[in-house]
Formats: sequence, structure tokens, C-alpha cells
Amino acid sequence: MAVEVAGTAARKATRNPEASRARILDAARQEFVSYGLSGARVDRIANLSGVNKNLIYHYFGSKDALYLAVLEGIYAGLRERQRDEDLRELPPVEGIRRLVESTFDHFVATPELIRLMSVENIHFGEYLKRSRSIKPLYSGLLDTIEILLKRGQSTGIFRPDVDAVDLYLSISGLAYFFLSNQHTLSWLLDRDLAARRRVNKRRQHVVEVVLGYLLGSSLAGAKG
Amino acid sequence: MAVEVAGTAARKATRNPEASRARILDAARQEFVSYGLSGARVDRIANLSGVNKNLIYHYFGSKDALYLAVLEGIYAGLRERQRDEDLRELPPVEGIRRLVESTFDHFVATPELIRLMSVENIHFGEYLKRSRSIKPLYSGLLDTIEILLKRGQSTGIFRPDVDAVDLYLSISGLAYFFLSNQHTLSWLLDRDLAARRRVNKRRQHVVEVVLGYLLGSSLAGAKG
Amino acid sequence: MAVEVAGTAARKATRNPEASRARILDAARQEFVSYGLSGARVDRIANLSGVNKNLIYHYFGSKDALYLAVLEGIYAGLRERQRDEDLRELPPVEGIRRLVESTFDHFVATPELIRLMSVENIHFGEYLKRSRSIKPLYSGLLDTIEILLKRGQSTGIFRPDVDAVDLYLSISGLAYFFLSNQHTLSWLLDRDLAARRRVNKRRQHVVEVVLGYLLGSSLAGAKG
Amino acid sequence: MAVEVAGTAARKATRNPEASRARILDAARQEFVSYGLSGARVDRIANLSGVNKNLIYHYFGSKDALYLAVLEGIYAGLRERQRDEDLRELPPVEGIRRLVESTFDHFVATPELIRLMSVENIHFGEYLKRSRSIKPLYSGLLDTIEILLKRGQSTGIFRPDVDAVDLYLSISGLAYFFLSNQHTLSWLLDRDLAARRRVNKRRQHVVEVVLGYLLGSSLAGAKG
DNA sequence: CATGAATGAGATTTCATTCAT
DNA sequence: CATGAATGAAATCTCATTCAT
Repeated sequence: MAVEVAGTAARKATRNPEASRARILDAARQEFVSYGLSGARVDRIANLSGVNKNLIYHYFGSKDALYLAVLEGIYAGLRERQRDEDLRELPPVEGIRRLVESTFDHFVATPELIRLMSVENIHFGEYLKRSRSIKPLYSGLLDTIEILLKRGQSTGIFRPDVDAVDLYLSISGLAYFFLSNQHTLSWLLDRDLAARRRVNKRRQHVVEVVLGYLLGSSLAGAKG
Repeated sequence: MAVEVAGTAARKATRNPEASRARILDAARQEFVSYGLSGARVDRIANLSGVNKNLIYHYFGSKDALYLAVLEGIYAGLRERQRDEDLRELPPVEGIRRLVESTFDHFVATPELIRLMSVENIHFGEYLKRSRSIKPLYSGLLDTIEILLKRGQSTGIFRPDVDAVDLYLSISGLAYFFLSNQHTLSWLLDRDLAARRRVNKRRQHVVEVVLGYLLGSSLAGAKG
Repeated sequence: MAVEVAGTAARKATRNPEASRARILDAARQEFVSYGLSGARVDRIANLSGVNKNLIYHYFGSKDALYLAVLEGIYAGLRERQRDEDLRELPPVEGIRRLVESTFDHFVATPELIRLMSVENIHFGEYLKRSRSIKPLYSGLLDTIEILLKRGQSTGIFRPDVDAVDLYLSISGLAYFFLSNQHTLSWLLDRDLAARRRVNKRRQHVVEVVLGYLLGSSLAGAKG
Repeated sequence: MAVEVAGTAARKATRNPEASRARILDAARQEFVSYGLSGARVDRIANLSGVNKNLIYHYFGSKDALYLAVLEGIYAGLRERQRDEDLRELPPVEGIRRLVESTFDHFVATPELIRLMSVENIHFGEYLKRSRSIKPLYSGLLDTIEILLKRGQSTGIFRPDVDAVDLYLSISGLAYFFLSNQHTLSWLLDRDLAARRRVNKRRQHVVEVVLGYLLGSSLAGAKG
């Protein structure tokens, strides 16, 4: 009888275990994203998902385990979209540009990701480390970067001595900080960092910084 | 003649309000940094600081107000050390380099700052916005960057069309992400990002990225 | 097959929400009546009602809200028993006599009412004013008095110029003070005002005062 | 140096034990009157009186003892003003009228008295009973009433069989209820009972009720 | 006489979790 | 599979009172 209605309001029982499970996960993601791990409330998750609180424990065992399930789902989405393997064949500059842009875009499109990454680091990454599913997602990422770097360096367009890890951290960090700390920064700098124009501008800037660094002569490293 | 003993164990009452207040703030900083706002426990702060729990409420009024006091203290420290005004007189490249380095160094030296910034953004910056003391600290920062940029651009060493806000976000972000997300990144990338060598290398990299971007021709922005 | 045992000792959980709610309300009434609002203790209410303390918050939200619920229950009982509408048809003297007696009797039968009225006035009636349910109970009362007064005055038995509000206040006040201040008055006047004989005597006295006033010539108002 | 300033704001230390003691009592009266015994806060009394909290304990020993001191002060004032002995010589009607009026007037002039009487009865009169000073104040009251009654009855103007205790309770109760329950009654009856006109009207009404009863034929007691 | 600092016990309220059906 | 009722432990906060000077 129950009609599935999209939205966030509470709904009636479905007698459909898959749907219940999914709705719990959905609500939990919202809750953990909004309030962090300690700040999240199981009661609110139950209300939001429209299921009985006990079902949450039935399916997930504990608040912590539920958080971990949410975390895994979010990270899976991140790496799925980055799909870096496709980039390996591209011309190096184009490949890097695409990697920078897709990283930036995914961060922008999934603010939940940013917040959960912050939350997880507040908790010293201990839940991430418990996960079996997340780490494998990262296996190919550095390889992709390394391949693009090597190809770019072999033709002399990219500066030598660029570390793939550092480059990855820079690509992510240039987008991440801007987004993760948007609330404090907007206030402190008197700019609305969430404004569409600002975001677009930032995207271009990040690309320029990464490519400017890679393409620039290494003189920059010399004493100013 | 109670001897002041350094460390974290509880101590006896001091009958010295300044000292009590300071010890509470100290313990609170540790607690909020370790567990976030929701995860922090007033009991632990009382134990850690060696004062009666009530004294915390006597001096600070509430857990939230105590958090705000900690936040203000931390931010004051950040901007105090950045002391950007001194940099305005330097040659532009040198000025930027110093700004990058001091930002990086302060972040590294004050891991508490990074964590509290994360915590605060998880809470949408609402406590920061309540503070009267923090925002003024940021008033001169963008001016400094703008001055250095202008001077560098007027002699043609810096690329044109660089936005001071974007530059500041990049300088900070390149250091911040690496530090704030150290726990998850170390695990996912199979590198110990906290290792001294890694940190030093990162410092140099960040300088190179920023200067590489500023000094590089703007061709980088062109299609790959 | 848990057997319901009457009394005030704690009982096991009933898994019957109506019963739990009722037991909480019951215990709360006793507690607020005995100690006032500030003096009441949620812990005692929990013990007395035999439920977990949290259940009180689950059902009522806060100590204050629980107090309001108790207050509403008590007032509802008062006006229900007064059932003044029935009196409108009676001969005026008989109607007033019955009103006086039923008011007196209900006050005597429900000492909790008197105490809660005192408690509420100590708190400036602020909870009463928050209630949506109480005020409507009083809508017909003054009408009833007015009707009886008019009819008695038209035949000349009741003195003219009697204000219904004043009459109601006198009817209530003559009974109320005797009961509400019983403890101090018994001590100060060296009489046991709670004694059955005294109460019966007082009941008769109150009727006589009210009717004596209404039936007497208005000469009494003249300078002695 | 310290200048004595009238008012309720906190003042500096006076090094004047009598003044300090008086100021504490003053503030305590306000506090107990406003919030009752359980609701009163020692901290507020200290602030209000402008003395160190410890001094309160120095002079009065405990919150309870301070409350008792306030209570005694208030009751002393009541009986002092009633000065019923003066009334014994008056013509009976005049004597009763004066007693009614002075009781009413003192209640109106000293709202604190009404509230403390309520507070004390909420606490079952247990503090009053501990007082040595209060009870003696009431010794002559019933005698006065009895004398006036006897004289009025001997000349036939007053009805026979009037109990002095009942009469006293009626005189007080007719004024007390109107004042003590002003907050709830004003709300429930949709009348501002605190309005000057209302109070004046009530005063006259109370006199009329008492004298109407005393002067009326005892037929009123007969079945209506 | 007087004070500012500090305390301990206990108050209200919260919250993850389990019970009984 | 699913639920509404209930719980225990612990959280934040309050308040009368005492300490040390």
C-alpha cells in the first residue's frame, strides 16, 4: 500500500528491507554530514528515515558502524567519479587539467564528501582505517599521476623532480581548503565563497596554479 | 609552597584566579582539539586542569562559551605569528616566499589550530561569527598580499590578473589539506605524512607551487 | 502476569504507555503539591511512579511542562465538579447556597488544588497563562452567578448592586484562606483547623456569611 | 568614604555591621518574596544586597535561617500595624469596620506579606513554628474580636453565635484570596484585579460582606 | 569584619541502546 | 521483518556552602 515518496520527510514502513536499509543510510549520511560523528543523533536518523530506531541497530549494529557504512559509501563515490585510469592516455597537460577539474568538480558536487573527510580526520581517521573497502579505491591514483608526470617530463614540458604524492596533495588541497573552510573564510575575508562566480573563478585559478607550477621553469625554486 | 609541576595531571587549588582560568583554557584547548566540540567532555577538562568542574562554569558560563574562548585564543595566535605587515617592504618574491613559509610553519607548529579550524567549519563557523575579537585580526592580510602582488606585477615578474583572495586560499590550502587530512591521507596513500622529511619536502613544494604559478607565464592557462 | 498493586511504591515497567503516563502524572501531582515547583525533584517523581527518569522527559519534555500538565489536570477537575450550569435553574438562594457548598466541598476534597493554586501564584500565574485548556473552563462561571443574582434581585430578596466577580471572589476566598493557610493559622490561633468539626462549622459559617450579605439590607454599608 | 545610596543596586562594603545585616535582610525579603524559599538564590541575595556571600552565612548561618529571619520581620510588621487593642474601645460596628479595613489595607500595602504567607504554607508552616517571636504577636487578636462581638451582641445589633475565629478567618480570607491569587484570577476572570478601582471596590465589598453578615438577621442560615 | 576563590553534592537533561512483543 | 516502550549511564549545569587570607 505504501507509496514511495521522494524527499526527506518520514515515511511509513515498507516491509522492504533493501529500501529501509537505503533510507537509513541516506538519513545517516545527512545527519553525520550535518553534525559530525559525536554530534549526530540516532533519534534524528530514525525520524529522518522514517524507520524504527531499532531497525537501525538491526541492520547496522551501532551508531559507529553506521557511520562507517556512510563513510564507505561516500569514498566509493569519490573514486568512482575520478576515474583516473581514463586519463592516462591523454596528452599530459590535458590529463592533468582533467584530473584537476574532475577533482574540483566532484568536491563541489559532493559537499558531503568534504565534510565527512573533515569529520573523519577529527577522529584521527580511525574509522577509515577499519574499512576494508576504501583503501583499494586509491590504488591506481598515484600511478595515473606518475604516468602523466613521466610523459610530460620526458618531452620537457613538465618540470623535473615533481613528486606524485605532493602533486596529488596540491591538486586536492587547492580545492579542498576553499570548500571545507568556506564558512570561516567567507566570514573572515568578507567574501561569499559559495557564490557561483567565485567557485568558477576558483576552478580556473586552481588549474592555473597546478599547470603554472608544472609548466614553469624550476627557477622559481631559486632564492627570490 | 606548592611547586608548579608541568604536565597534565590534576593539581591542587591555587587560589590564583588567573592561573585557574589559564589552566582551564589550556585543558579545554586540548580537549576540544582532541575530540571536537560535541565530543569534548567538561568532566575531562575539569580533571585535566585540576579544578572543580563548577569553576569552569563560574569563569566561562557554558561549554559553548568555553569553546569560543579557546577558539579566540587559537586564532589570535595564528594572526599574531603571521605578522604580515612586516612583509610589505620586502622584494615581492621574497615577501611571498616568507608569507608561504610562515603560514606553513605556523600550521605545522600549531596542529591545534588546524583541528579547531576543521571543528569550527563542521559547525558552520557559527562560533567564529559570534566572536568579536577574531575578525579584526584579518583586516590587513589581504592588503599585504595585494601590495606584494602589485609591486611584483609592476616590474613584470609576477603574472597579471592574480586575485589576492585566491592566492591567499592557495597558500593556505596547500599547507592545510596536507596537515588537516594527514590521518586519512597517510593511510590511503601509504605514506607517513607526519614524517619530518615529508613535511620539509612539502614545505619546499608549496613554495615552488606558489612561486611557480606567480612567476610562470600565463600560457599555462591556455588549452593544453 | 504482573499484578497491579495499589500504593506509592515503585513498580515494574508496564509496557503500557497510557498507564505509564498516568503514573507519572500522578506522582508528579503529589510531588509538586508537596514541594512546589522549585522544590519538586524529578528523581523523586521517577521513583514514586516507578518509571525510568528518562521516560518522564520522553512523555512530557521537561520538568516545567510536566508541571503544566499537572496544573491543567487539577484545574479541569475543579471546574468539572463545580458544574455551575446546573444551578441556574434553582431558586436563587438555593442556587447560591449550592455554589458556596460545592466550592467549599471541592476545596476540602482536593487539598492538592489549593496548594497548586498557591504554587502557581507564587510563580505569578505564568504557567496557567501558557495553558490553552484551562481558561475556557471558566467561561460560564460568572454568567451563572450573574443569572442567580439577577433573579434574586428582581424579586427583592437579594440586595442590589452586587458584583458577580466580587461575589465569586468572596465565595472562594472564604473557603480558600482557611484551607490554604491552615498550617500557619492553626499554629497562630491555637486551633486545629484541620479537625473535622472545625471544617464542618466553617462550611456553615461561609454559607451564612455569603447569604447574610446577600439577604441583608444594604444598611450595613452605611457608616457604623 | 562610602556613601549610602538608597535603591536596590549593589553597593560597596560599608564596614558597618548593622547596615550590612539590614541590607542582607532587605535583599533576602525581595528574593524570597519573588521566588519562594526553594526558588530563592543565595547568590542573587548577595548581589542584590551588595555584600559578600560569605557575610550572609556569617550573620545568618544558612539560607533557611535567613528565610526565617525574613519571615519574622514580615509578621512583626503585620501585627504591629493591626494594633487591634486600640479598637476595643470603639463602638462595635465601627471597631469591626476598622479591623476589616486595616487588615485589607495592610495586605494591600504589603504584598510581600501575602506572598510570604503563601510560601510559608507551601512549606507547611514549619519555619513559622520554629519562630519564637511570631506567635506572641497574635495573642490579643482573638480577644479584641471577641470583645467587639460581645458588645455588639449584648445590644442586639450583631447576630448571636458568631465565632471569633471564624470571623477573623473571614475578614482575612475575603482580602487575602483576592490578593494572593491575583495573577491566576485576573487571567481566568478577564479582569485586572490589580487595578486601583477594582481594589477600592473590593475594599468596600469586603466591609459590606462582613457587616452584612454580622448585622443581618440569622434567617439567612435557614433553608433557602 | 570582610572577601574572592573554590568546592561537592546533586539537579535537570541527553542519548545510545535494549526489551518484549 | 518490524515496532513502541523503556532503560542506564553519563552528560551539562546549578547551588548552598566552605576555605584561605
